Amino acid sequence: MVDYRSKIYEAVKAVLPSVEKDDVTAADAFCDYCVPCFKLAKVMRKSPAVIAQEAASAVKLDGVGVSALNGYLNFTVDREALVKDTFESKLGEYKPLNGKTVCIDYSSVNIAKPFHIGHLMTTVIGGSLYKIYRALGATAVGINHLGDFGTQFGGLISAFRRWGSEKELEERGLDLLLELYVRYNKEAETDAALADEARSWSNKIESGDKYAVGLFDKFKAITIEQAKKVYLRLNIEFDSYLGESFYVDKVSAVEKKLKAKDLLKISDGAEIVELDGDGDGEKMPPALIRRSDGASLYIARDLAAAYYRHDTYAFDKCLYVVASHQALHFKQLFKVLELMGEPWASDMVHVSYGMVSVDGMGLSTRHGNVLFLNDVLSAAVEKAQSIIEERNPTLENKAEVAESVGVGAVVFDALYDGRLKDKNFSLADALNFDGETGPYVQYTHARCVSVLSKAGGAPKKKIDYSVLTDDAAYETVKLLNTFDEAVYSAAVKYEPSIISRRLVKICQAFNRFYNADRIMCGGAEQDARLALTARVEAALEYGLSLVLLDAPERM
RNA sequence: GCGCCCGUAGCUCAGCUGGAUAGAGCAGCGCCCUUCUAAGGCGUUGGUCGAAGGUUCAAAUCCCUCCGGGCGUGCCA
Repeated sequence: MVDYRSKIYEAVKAVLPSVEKDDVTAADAFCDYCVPCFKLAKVMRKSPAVIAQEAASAVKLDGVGVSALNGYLNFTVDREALVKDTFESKLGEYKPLNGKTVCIDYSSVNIAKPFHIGHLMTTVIGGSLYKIYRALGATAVGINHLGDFGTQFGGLISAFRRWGSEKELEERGLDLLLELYVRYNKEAETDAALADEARSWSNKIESGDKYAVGLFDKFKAITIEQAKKVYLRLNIEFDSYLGESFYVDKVSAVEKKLKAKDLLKISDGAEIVELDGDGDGEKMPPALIRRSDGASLYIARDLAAAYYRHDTYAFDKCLYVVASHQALHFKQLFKVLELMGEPWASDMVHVSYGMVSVDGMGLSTRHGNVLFLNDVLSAAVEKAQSIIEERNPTLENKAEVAESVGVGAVVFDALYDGRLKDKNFSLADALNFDGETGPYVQYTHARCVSVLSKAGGAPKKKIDYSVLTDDAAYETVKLLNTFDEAVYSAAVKYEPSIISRRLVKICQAFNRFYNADRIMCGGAEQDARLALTARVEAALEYGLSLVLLDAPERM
């Protein structure tokens, strides 16, 4: 791949020595790259227009046109050269992260709670980053940090003993657990004895009581089994399912280290680490390690988990894909590690995302205010099914395609916007199949496959690059040319939407090309256009996989 | 009170390491299938970039102050 920016920079520097590389900017309105000459005006004591004009005739560049306009030095890359460059490089062979290891903590299923729309973001952002990092050559470690520790589970056992049975658990599984959970919280409001009972069961789980642990493990197995079904539908993978409970007995080792560094303080009977006094100006509330009753707290277990991951995987980066409301928690977590003198503290990243609501209401399993993911997916698949029935009734694998398209619509919708903005989940938007959507990209991919199969595949021989220099084809080529950069940028910014948006742009350009230029027109033109179609098809399939979508061949 | 995030077209959002007329999609209106998948393409309507200052040759983009919304702020996770 030719690095036009460096090439242009070198050439301009020879003529205008004070130009810096950052001054060479990409600009698509008037040209491919430009250098604004306004900064130079003061130093050179000439008007920007004159500088640009003189430089335009002095700069020598192969395959790049130079011109001056309104004080800008404009560069236009030779189209045929860029087409050639694009077709001579291979897609997905860019591996800048070879040898790196990245731990990614996402989804974090809570025991006894079915998947609702609030879990979608962490699951899908993390799952996509996992694919992206792997595609760039890194070793990704997908971690599902199970929410399997807390007094709430004592309540669940208590509720199960009062209102449930083994038989019912066998039959209804997670549905029963959710029902019990909601009922427990409701009745605990008026029945104080329930809370005491719950606490005692919670203690029994911790002390290793055989019955309590056995029951809880069953709940856990049911939850994970259910979650794995969802992950399968969403193309999500994990390498580890170690949850919070795994780290409970590893907290004391962390306390030892804290004590050795003289960081552990007792305050009102609780163990804390103070975070406001190290003089670097950043004031934070203290990190609570252990409650006054001796129970470990969230951050203590996260510290233990951080050490475990570092020791086990020797990561170069450790990402936590968790909603923005936990920003302070992670700031504290990373700060404690820094105070403990761990150089890898700076490799920890909170990949935060905005809060999700439905119809302006926050989501709460406890209050039964939920929109289950399975229901949303079913609605989407059903809609895909009916569209297929209407437009392509002879399709052989209808059910399979409807699944890919329906689920794809929901996932793509979740991954299309910048992650920091709060999201008011809209069923209508998630089920939209027109415009900037997953089905649109999948449809364009299927269209490519269809054209290629009619032609018996893309030509093996060398193509005439000049065929692809008209506006419609060239725009498509340009987007393909920088696709690897977009993937890398998505990894660096932890932002899958960079890829989903790029896919839509490629589709828009290709569909314009498809309508403007006839592909099956015979001769050298047909060969070149088929080659472009094959490139688009491959890029879309690759890109779709990075944002967790299938690429059906027909739909 | 303090801290973090967000505020761009009726709706959902790109653009934010400053650059040349602020871009898409949805919704609305009007076109294009006897030629490769119309889940598509083309055209059109729609904007004091929350407000006021400041820095700069140049601000949606950087800085300050306000306003509006979300989240958090010691014994939940």
